[in-house]
Amino acid sequence: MASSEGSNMQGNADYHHDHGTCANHPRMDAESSQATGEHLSGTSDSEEVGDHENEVDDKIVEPDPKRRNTEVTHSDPDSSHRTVTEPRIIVQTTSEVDLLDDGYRWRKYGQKVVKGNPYPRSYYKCTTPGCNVRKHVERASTDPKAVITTYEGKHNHDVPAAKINSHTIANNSSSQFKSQNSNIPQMHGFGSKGIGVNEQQQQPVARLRLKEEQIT
DNA sequence: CGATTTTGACCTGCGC
DNA sequence: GCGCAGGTCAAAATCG
Repeated sequence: MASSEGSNMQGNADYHHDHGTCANHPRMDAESSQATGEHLSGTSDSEEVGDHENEVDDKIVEPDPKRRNTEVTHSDPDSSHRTVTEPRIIVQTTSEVDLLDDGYRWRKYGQKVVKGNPYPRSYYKCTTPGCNVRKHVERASTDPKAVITTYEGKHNHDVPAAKINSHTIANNSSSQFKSQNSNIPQMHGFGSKGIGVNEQQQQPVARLRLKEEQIT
């Protein structure tokens, strides 16, 4: 276990250096720090495991805009219609399971192991006809309980509300999506020793501002 | 029987 | 130009 942890740290450090986008993404560093700091107190996890996959905190941040444009493989840079520019929503949750039931139906179409992270990344697609929303689910290398879900695209349909037997997690997530601008998680009392400083940095970042291209 | 998951292979982009 | 890493596809297997 120690060995893997050591590699994690290395991989994590390398990750930052490799990308070198710390300047552009302080939140990245903050998240890592938070995760690292969290593992020192393993008492909180028991609470989460106490019941179900209750996400204690979920924050939506915006990734770097200079990512590779998968859609614009060929011509058409962006002058025409940017319908191809799908909004990307990153939701970080703290959960034991990585299958966060957000109310939609997802079909897994791939899984890969990314560098710097011992946990595999899963790729999901929305199974609703006509809805080509994709979702990437990965876990933080430093914190197995930190699940990072990346949504690509927007659902052009309503929540199927398939199996709503679990809890309000579905409502919680969905509602969060709808009112995406005023649900700053005040996670105080969670870690008021040391790691608190990191969360303060995340405060201004927690404001979810996803640039939704109104694809009408 | 249909839908979903699993898993290896293939493709593409990027860095060296 | 080559190798690496990430992302997607598709066939087989599994489950309800």
